[in-house]
Formats: sequence, C-alpha cells, structure tokens
Amino acid sequence: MRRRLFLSAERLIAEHGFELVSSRDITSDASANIAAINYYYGSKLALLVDIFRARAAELNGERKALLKAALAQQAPRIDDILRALIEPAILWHDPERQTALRYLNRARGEGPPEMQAILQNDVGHLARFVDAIESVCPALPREEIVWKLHFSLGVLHHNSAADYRRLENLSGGACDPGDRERLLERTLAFISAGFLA
Amino acid sequence: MRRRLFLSAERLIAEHGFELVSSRDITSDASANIAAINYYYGSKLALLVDIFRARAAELNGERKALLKAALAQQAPRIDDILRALIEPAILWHDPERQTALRYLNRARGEGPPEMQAILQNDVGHLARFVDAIESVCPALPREEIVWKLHFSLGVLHHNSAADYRRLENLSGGACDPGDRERLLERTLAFISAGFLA
DNA sequence: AGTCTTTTCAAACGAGCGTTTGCGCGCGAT
DNA sequence: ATCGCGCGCAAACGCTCGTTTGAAAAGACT
Repeated sequence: MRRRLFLSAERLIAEHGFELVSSRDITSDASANIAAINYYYGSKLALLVDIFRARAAELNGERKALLKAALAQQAPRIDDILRALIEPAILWHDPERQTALRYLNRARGEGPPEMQAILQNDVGHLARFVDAIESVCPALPREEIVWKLHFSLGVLHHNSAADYRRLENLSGGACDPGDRERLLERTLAFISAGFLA
Repeated sequence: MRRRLFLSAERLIAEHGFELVSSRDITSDASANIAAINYYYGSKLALLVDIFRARAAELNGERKALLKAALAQQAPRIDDILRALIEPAILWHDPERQTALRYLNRARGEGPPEMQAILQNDVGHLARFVDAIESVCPALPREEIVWKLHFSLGVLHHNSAADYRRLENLSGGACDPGDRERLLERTLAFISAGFLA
C-alpha cells in the first residue's frame, strides 16, 4: 500500500501538476482510504518529499557513475563530462522513469517550498561537475564554469510538456521532442559550444 | 482602485508565488475590501490574466522594436537579433519592471492553466525571431533555428530567485547575478556560440 | 481459540479559499 | 432637497482542502 500511494502520487502529479492533485485524488487512484496517506507517511507533504528524494537520488546516482566513467578515460573531453550530466535526464524512457523525470521537472518549478529549499542547498553533485570541468579545462576560471553550468541546466530543464507544445506550435510540427537520442545530441552540441566559446 | 489592485497583486505574486497569494492578501495589501477584486475584474483569475497580458505585451513590444532596429542595419549579425530577444528580459531594472519580470517568470512555471495556454499558443512574436534569424543565416535549416531558439529561451528563463540562490551556493558567492550588464553579455555569448556551432 | 498489533474504513473537523449578497455611504445632476 | 448611481463594506455562502477520530476488520503469534 505504501508503494501504491507512492506511485499513484508520482504519476498523477507528473501528469497534472502539484497544485491540481489532492489527497483524495491520490488515495482513490491507489484504491486506498483517504486516511492512508497520513497513516503511512504522516502527511501529504512528507509523501511528496519522499518521492522527490528517492527519484533525485536515483538520477544523481546515475550521473555520478557516468561522470566517474568519463573521468576514467585517459583524455576526457568536456563533451563527455556534460554528457554525463544530461544523458540520464534525457534518455530515461521506460514509463516509470519518464514519469519520475516529469515529477522532478515539476518539483523544480511548482514544488512546495521545502523541495525548492533542497534544490537550492543540495549542490554537492553539481560541485563534482564543476571540479571535473575545471580539471579538463584548467584555463577556464571557476566563476566562468559555474555560470556556464547554470546556463546549461537552464537548457536541460526547459523540457516540460508545455515547452514542447510551444516548440511544436512554433515549428509547425517539424521539431520532434520524442526522438530522445537526437534531442540529446542537439542539447549536447548547444551547451558544448557555449563552454568552448 | 483598479490600478492599486493590479500593482498589489503583481508585487505580491512576484514575491511569493501564485499559490501563496490569496484574494485577501491582495485586497488587504491594496487597502481594499475583499469584494473589490470581483467588483473591478469579475474574478481573481481575470485580474491575474490581465496583469499577464499587459506585461507580456509590454515586453514583446520592446523586443519587436529592438528587432526592427537590428534588422535595419545594413549587415545585421545574429548577435544583434538574439540581443533584441533577451535584452529587455534581462535589463529591465527599475523596480516596477523588475517586479513585472518576476511575475512573468513565475507565470511561465506556476501560472494557472489559462496563462500556460496563452504561452503555448501565442508564438507570433517568436516566429518573427525565427524569420529574422533565417534571413541572416540562410544556411541554417528552419528546424535547427527553432530548436536553438528553444534552447536559448531555456537559458533566458532560468532566472528565478531560486535558481540564483543555487548559483550562489555553488560558486561560494563568486557569481553575482545582480550585475545585469555582465549577465546580458554572458548569456548572449553562451547562446550565440550555440547558434554558430 | 484467544490476544495483541497492524491496517482499513466512514465520517467528521476546522480552516482557508474565491465569490456573492445586500445594505449604506457619498457625490454629482436635476 | 432629492434622486440615481458608482462604490465600499461586513458578513456569510458553498466548497475543497489536509488531517483526525474511533471503531471495525485482518493478520500474527502463543
């Protein structure tokens, strides 16, 4: 039942957003009683933060592993490092992980203040990427690296369903965000160019 | 009174977000009665959409004028076009316009569905930029231009107070988002490089 | 079988929300 | 002086929200 609440909450919020999903929506989707959320998680907020922590840890774990592999090469290039940052966030495409990604994306923008505080303060995993880029491009001042990483995350996070619908309206359907492999290459090309400028 | 409600709603929402500001917050900030919003605007939503439309029109009007000026040069470069896109959104720094910017930024992420629908469908002003870039770089396929414009808007919109606090946490205070002129140049350099890659 | 713990359930609680009501004030025009 | 009207106001309405309650049901263990 705990797990069912977790998955229902995650899926409903990924689809409709944090503001539009009530405790009653979640418990009825999970075929549970209204009181179940408070019984298992203490509060609705605690459930949502639990989901957020679990999925963020999963994502950052993959990033960390890819970064380690990239740095283990004998001559790592900045593309490899940036790829380790963005690949999991673009290529997760089995249904459960895609849902998890949409949940995390929403949490960034519309999540409760407690989540936003975590996002602001937990920068350890990003600091690893700053260090990695510094080791590969010693000429780049650290301040410059942080700024460009900030811009790159802007590109990466600009990936909500609403953003895509605008993209398709603008291109008359020529741009297909469903082709994740090409999206990854396009994104990587764009931000790599920004770093090498 | 209409104007007072407009400005109070805009300022409070820019500061605290759409979800945390109630009709009672707005009317009490404007020294008005709780019924004033419905009397002057019909509903709270109508007021918020009114604010959104007014400020978006103001912003896009400035962009349009700058774009026209850029294209009037005898040999316009892509930097000039991109600058017309991002300069108003970065350099507005008198207090009222800064508030307006924060309101618009929030509307993009946490605004009510009606606003998000406008953002998705009103792409005319962006189409002008696609055309302009096409006229300057005829070699770039239109699909490519739209993708890169999409990425550029990602960089531009990654500008909330929360994003900046993370940036400062990550850089140990070395990055100063308050220096708007430098931020403009940094941003322009990053996205221009992406277009020329 | 009996006891104790864990889980499920219907019902209600209190608070906050956006909105509506209906009365009365003040002011300009007749 | 009074009528009409735009406006301001206190109060209440109906609704949804997250949470709590207390008892019934299910399960575990001796």
